[in-house]
Amino acid sequence: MKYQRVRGMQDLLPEDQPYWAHVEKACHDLAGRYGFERLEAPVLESTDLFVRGVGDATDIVSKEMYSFVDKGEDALTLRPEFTAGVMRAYIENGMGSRPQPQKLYSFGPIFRRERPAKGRYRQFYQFNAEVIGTPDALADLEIMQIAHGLYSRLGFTNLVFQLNSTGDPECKPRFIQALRDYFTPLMDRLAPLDRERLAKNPLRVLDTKERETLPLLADAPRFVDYLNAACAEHFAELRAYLDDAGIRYEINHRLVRGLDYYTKTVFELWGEGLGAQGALCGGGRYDGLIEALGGAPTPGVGFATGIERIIMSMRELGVQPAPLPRPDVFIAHLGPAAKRVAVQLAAQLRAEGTGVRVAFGARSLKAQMKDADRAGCALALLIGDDEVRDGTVTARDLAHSEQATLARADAAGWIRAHLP
RNA sequence: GUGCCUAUAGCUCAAUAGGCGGAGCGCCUGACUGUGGCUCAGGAGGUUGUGGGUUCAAGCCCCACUAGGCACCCCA
Repeated sequence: MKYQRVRGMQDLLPEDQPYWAHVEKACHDLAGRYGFERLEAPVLESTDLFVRGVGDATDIVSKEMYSFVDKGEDALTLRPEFTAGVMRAYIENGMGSRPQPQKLYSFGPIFRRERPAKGRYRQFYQFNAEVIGTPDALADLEIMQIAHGLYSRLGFTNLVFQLNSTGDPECKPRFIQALRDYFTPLMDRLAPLDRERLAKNPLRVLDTKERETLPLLADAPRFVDYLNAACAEHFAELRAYLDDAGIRYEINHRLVRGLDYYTKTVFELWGEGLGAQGALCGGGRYDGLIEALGGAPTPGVGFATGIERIIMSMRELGVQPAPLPRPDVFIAHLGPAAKRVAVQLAAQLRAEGTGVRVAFGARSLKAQMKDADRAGCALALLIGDDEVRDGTVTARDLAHSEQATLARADAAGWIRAHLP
């Protein structure tokens, strides 16, 4: 085959669309219900925005970005996540002067140049929601609520968030130091990979999968014990809200997230049928991000969920989306004169709002009826020499195998009466 | 980016020990000259992912590349 999909990209075929339409609609509906407004930033941003916003030590920035230099001038990158671009838009459009907080959501493609696997694509879609401009733990709750609401609406049960707090610039360094102090004497019992992590990014040792390291984690310092008063209070407040809302969560002391900008709240939720890529959604608070990007000090909290992973999980769990609307009426014709009448009748019915499919070519009536059936049309109109001569149409109800010949002007009324 | 596995018709898969590539579904046509679903019959559709190599002979063995899957890394 000469041309094939670019690695890690996928075609969304007609049979996939009911799932997409269903999930997308749920996202828009829910966002609206919570008072989120849509903001769509461009797919392309300056490379530097992500380097600063996401962090140059992160995997996303250090090895997963689609970056290029445009005509030898601008260093550009296909967005590897939503938040940095949304924050840029918030700052650039002066949205800090609008009523705070701003509740914004986005839906669109994200690009990461990773090795593809089940549930992992190089172009994938995310639904993203952010509450910008308030430190209130209620904002954290709403972000988790909208995620929870989305999944339960889509048919997921047994939803349990993994929750942790990663402190702020004041207490986070103290915790990292405590981790170093704990693991350094145990260095020779750590897996080689974790020795590297301890040096480069000690938090990462916490979510290791290395067998040798796992037993050492039991007595490792826990972030919750190192939170300062403000962070501890925020965390307690959020937990109280979650309890009141009946949203289930587990405190996961090993949950640390990959992006540099997280402060205080971090959470994830896991799905079924995703292979090793279990995360259905992830999010957290990022109180220092906007300032780091050149805006006024502004707190924020948000989450993102992967649409492909939702759909994969839905399929795994046997959740069926509603079928997409299809044309109700099929028009079959026999002979050139009849075909011209059919085209006119189709135009007229479509103008009135009826979905109509007209047979192409000049095939046998049998073949045309077969097409009508396979297209899922409930009703068929037949026009042949007799109907052209008499100004009539033969109308057939495919589901009930009943038909009648009527004046062409009565076709619309007959259709209305026979639609399922 | 690393390791392992895989690649045959549009789809799901067969092909004994290297020896003329098949089936089911789907598609087209007919049985039924103006009537769908069910049934029956016939037909189209392949450079066996791509490029090399070994051999009298390669879908099958060897190498590279491409793509997918699984596990890492990490994440949605």
